Amino acid sequence: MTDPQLILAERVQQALGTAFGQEYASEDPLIRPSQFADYQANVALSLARRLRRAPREVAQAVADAMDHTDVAVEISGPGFLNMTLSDDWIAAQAVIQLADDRLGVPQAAPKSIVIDYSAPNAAKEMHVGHLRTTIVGDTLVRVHEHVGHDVTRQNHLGDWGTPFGMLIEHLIDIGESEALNRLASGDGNAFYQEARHKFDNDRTFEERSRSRVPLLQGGDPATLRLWREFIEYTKRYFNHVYDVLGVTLTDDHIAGESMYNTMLADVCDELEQSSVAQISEGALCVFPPGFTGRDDRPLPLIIRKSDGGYGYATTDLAAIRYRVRDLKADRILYVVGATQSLHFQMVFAAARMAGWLHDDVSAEHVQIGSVLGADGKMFKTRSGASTKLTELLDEAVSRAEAVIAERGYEPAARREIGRQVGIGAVKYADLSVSHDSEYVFDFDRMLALTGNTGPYLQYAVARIRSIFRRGELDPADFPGPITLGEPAERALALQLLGFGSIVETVAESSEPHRLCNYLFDLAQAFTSFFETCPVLKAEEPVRTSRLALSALTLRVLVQGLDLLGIEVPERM
RNA sequence: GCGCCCUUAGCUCAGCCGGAUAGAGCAUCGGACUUCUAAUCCGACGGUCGCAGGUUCGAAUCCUGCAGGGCGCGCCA
Repeated sequence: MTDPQLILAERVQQALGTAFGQEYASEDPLIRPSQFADYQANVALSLARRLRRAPREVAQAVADAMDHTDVAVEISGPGFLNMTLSDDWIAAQAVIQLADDRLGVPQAAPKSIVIDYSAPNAAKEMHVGHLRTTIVGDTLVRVHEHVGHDVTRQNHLGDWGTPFGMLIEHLIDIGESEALNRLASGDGNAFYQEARHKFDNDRTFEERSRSRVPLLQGGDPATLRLWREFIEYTKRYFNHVYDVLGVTLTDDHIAGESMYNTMLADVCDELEQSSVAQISEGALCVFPPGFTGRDDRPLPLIIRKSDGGYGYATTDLAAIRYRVRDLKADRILYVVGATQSLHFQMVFAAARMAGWLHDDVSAEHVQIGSVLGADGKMFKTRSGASTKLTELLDEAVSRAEAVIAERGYEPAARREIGRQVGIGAVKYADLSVSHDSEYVFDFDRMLALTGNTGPYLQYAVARIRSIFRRGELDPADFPGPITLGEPAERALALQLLGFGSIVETVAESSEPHRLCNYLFDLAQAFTSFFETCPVLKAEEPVRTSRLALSALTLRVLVQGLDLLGIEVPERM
């Protein structure tokens, strides 16, 4: 672990113990980045009262007791401890990081982590909102796997329930092969709307649709065959989108609502027998304490409707039980829209009541903010006419291609770069804002190739690679030593050292945007270095040092972008 | 009515385990390519951190109230 913040924390804690007794050695030293030094410790201010001494006096005592090897400490303001690391120390740590396969990312004690994400609905269009849960979820998967956890992806496909009666009848009406072709080509939304229209306007069709539902749920072979076809072909479309996006989901990760169908009755029985659930107004309900609806009445989680059918609450409870009992989950992440907040709170509460979610398992709703239209209002499926996802991705790619059109690349190379940059831009746009903030859908913003964007990071990588290509050198041949002279070199090296703890933080907090911010800062630090510090033309030993620094930056950026699921072109 | 989320520069957003003059990108303006890719860099401009109290040596950050916006709240998923 190369993170200076941790080393300084240890140093300060040690000094606290020496100066004020061991009971203070575990005090949080409150290390923060500083504008007046590399880092500052604020602990003297918070401790002054308890010690009944002036803050500056406390700071002085800590400074005196501290190991000053490689770190200069000075007291400033009301009692800040400003700490500046020696260039030699930073350089040495960078060399250690460069020699580390993991680039300073700690290996965690492996946990079993289930991540539920993407979950498109087979009965509706896959829109930009699904894009976001898919991209954020996939990044969390990559980060947890990299940190060393055992990750199980669960694509909770919306592949079951009432709408399928209607959809199957429509499929029968227009002919199987015609219908299936349309579904596979991503025309599911129009298909759904046609079915819906008939359902609303054609009495006979409505009746047929309604009577089709029990056939499906009861396992009628002919109905099930059509349903399977329906799912099979929409899966092809989903897989196509995943493939274009470079998302790691495959058919192996599909665990849709239909999978839990056989468990629902048992889930209800268990809850009823343990008195967790009760009959209310004919429906079987769980009333988790602390949830009230209108009129202060207890809010029910309906797990069996009065007509005997099951809703998605039942499915989600079955899924929790399955994930804990069979998948042995220590932690379950639900990368799902923020609008489901209350639902998940209640489902988790019910699962705790049932004892399925016991104290050793955490279930977390990673709330994904709604995608808004240009008018600032939520996108509604019904409003239709929204751009098809594949067309949006195509546009991203062609815009990226247009930018490099005059750089003289071969057509094939240009297409490949355009693909990597265009898709990377879309993914980065989704990842770089906090996952729970609402998202105003904006083509221009999404596809912008300047500023805090994917292309900016990719460009930094391309420029590093260009150095090695021009020099006909292999980055792997430059393990150091590193010496730091210019401020830009020092700033770059210091930034590099923080990689491991950022990755760790993202895993703990489920916040990929922190990694984006870190990488953007790193890319900026490199670009400043690139502008002011010639590498190939530098005299030895500076040349070797700068090549090593470039090699390390290259690896951290590529690794970081890989964790975000973003590919990096050789040239741009 | 209840619950959750949000309100930071003209725009889009970070910062929110309390700490020194609140940051970035875009936009605007001014500079920098005979030198490793200018998709770049350097600088300037720009903010009552929704409002009002409270806790604290110190609040964008924690607590309470209010205003404005969004979402959800018994048989769709």
